[in-house]
Amino acid sequence: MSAEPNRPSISQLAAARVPTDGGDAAYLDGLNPEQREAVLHTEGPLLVLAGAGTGKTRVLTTRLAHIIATRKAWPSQTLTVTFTNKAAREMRERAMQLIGPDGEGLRWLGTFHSISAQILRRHAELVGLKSSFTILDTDDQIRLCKQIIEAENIDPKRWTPRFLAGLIDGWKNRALTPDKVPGDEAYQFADGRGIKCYEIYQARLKVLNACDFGDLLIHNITLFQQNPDLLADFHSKFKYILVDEYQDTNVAQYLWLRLLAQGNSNICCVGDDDQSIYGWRGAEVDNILRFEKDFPGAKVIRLERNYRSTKHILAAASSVIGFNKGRLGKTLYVGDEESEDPDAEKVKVRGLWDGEAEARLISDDIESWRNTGRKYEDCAVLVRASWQMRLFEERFIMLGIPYRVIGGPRFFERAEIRDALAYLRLIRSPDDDLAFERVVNQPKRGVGASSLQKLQRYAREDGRSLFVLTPMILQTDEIKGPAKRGLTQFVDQINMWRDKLAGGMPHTDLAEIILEESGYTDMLQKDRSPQAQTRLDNLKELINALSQFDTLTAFLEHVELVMDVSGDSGGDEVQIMTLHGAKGLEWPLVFLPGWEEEVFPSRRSLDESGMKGLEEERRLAYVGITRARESARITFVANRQIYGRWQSVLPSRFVDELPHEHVDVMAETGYSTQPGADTGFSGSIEDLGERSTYESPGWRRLQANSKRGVAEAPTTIEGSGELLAASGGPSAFKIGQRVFHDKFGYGRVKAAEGTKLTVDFEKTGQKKVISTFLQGV
DNA sequence: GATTTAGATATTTTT
DNA sequence: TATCTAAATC
Repeated sequence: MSAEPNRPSISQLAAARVPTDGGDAAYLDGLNPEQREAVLHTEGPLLVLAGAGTGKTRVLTTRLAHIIATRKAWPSQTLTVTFTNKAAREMRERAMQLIGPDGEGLRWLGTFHSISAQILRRHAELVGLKSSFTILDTDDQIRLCKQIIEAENIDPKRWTPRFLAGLIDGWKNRALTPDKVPGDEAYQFADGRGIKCYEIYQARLKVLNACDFGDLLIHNITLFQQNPDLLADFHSKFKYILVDEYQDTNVAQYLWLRLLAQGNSNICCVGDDDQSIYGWRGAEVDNILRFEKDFPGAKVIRLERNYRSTKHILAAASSVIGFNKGRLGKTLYVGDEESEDPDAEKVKVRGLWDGEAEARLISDDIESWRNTGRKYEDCAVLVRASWQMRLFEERFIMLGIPYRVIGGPRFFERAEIRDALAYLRLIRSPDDDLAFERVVNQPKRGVGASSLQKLQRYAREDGRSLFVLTPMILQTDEIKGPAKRGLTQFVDQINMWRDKLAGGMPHTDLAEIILEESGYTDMLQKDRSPQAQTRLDNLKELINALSQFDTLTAFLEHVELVMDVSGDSGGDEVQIMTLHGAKGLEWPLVFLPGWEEEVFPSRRSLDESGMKGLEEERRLAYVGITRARESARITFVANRQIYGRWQSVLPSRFVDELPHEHVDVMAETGYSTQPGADTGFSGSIEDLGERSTYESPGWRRLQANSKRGVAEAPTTIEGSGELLAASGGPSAFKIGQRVFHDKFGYGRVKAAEGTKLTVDFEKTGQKKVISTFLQGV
């Protein structure tokens, strides 16, 4: 959303000596006078609790712009932190629309991690790092953990590297250095060896001159705590601190902020406890719940006027979130009662037979939306887990509906991109052992696991890096044959490339040469697998991305912290993404499929985090519903294939938590078009309102008697036929039971043996069937 | 050292 | 069902 073109910018107002209050206030339409006053003029801690769609970003940018326009601080004296690079970009753009070129000076506007990295680069030596330190990503972390587990002789099956990495990450999220981890938590890993592994991990990082993401903040905290003078410098530097999405901060981020805010307490946090959906990643909703205690004298304002959605959508979202305990409590209300459409569509809830029927219904809905002159890009399908996207993609491809999947594997996390980056990293910093290990045999140079192990053993004893030691070991006869040749070539090539870079070769040219000379492109060109071409394309894209940076170092810094490549948003396409990915976005029409127990709320969440997990799932439901402006459509199914297994599933408890007056609920089996097959049913929410009423006639039939049958033989049915039941077996059907098949019509079960079910059909002469359902009647 | 095969294992995702 | 990893075989 952009600022209204006719409205003067704050800097223009300031320049014209117009009282800025009048001008600024115009940017804060949804706020009452006291709230405007608070946003613009509060000195000292301020918490803005902003419900979904109440203009949270606008509040933050307006405050920032006002501070600068009124010269309370220079742009470089403000610190503005966000969670994502996207949010940071948006914030900068919006601020610049308000204050013009002054915005260029916003040096300290960025993500927690990018700002910490800036600070750490400047003072790295104080925590024992060189300022050229590399930043490891998740993949590197896991590989490092794997090495540690192997070195410690821990069974990697029982204690996986991923688990250890997760544990360390969790500790870092809570700002726990190895000496601070509570003793009993050590037993979460390998009978008490968790802390030891953590210590080794940290020691290794120091040797590698590297940091992981968590370290960026932890090192900052140590830096501040151990160097009061330095901290004081920052206190005088940052006159105002602004924080976006405060509900997502973890303990480390909270401590970091608190240290920086100690100076003058001019900290303004914006957030919504009801939209905290990253608990599994260390976010502490408690931070926002405790704000007034943490920052004494804090002013708190609540934004509850929503300009985005219809009353039905808001009522649905409020009702569901109302089932959570321990909220700060906000009630969203419609921003503009007068322009509210009295005929606004209620939230639609539809129960369907299975995932395919769900995809069919949603695609039909999208087509009819499109036929009324609306756009594809105004619709979104928001799922709980990415595996749910597949069915929609298949259906959309079949119908030719243009769509875009948002999320999915990230560009810089793809194997080929990481390989290419590893070459570049190794050229820049020879001590980067993880990069060395990654590409020393990629493409194949005959350097296998055993040769690499020898090198690693020497490196560990010597304390120097693999790249430095390899030439020395090659002098000896320790490594022979193809491995020796391969290693020699590898080291020579890396050195040669580094010389070329030092000799002034442009880094884009160098990257192409590396891919060519290393044989990497060759390897992919020979590869006949369907992915090979995409991989080559991705590498071209990488070169393209490289060309946008002046130096290799600048590029690598960008990649390490800003792990996204600005995807062209493309044309008129339906958006498919996870609920997590949808935060901060909105569409006129939003589909929310898969509202089934165990799927959403997700079983894992409930198993692992119990009530806390359930509440977070519920917040996810709240986020999902509030993405919709005009229409929200929720669906659930009776049968779902999960990991290839058919399962019958119950509607999500969240369906029961919707407000009756604002939703319209219908459930059907998908057979209702079949003459005489009155298995479809529809009803009001009351029919589905209580758990026991899933025994409403249609539903129980689906639950108790339905099994998916796959007909394999015979291809022609003459009065009777055999069906192979794919799931549950024929035992789900009783002998003599009347059944219905959507191609063969009605019949009666004659025999059920093994996996075969014999059915007498009333009609004869049916044609070939590939796969279809058999249903009890 | 490379290739094949069997077995286990399964969210959400940003930095 | 699909994907990744480790053992088994070439």
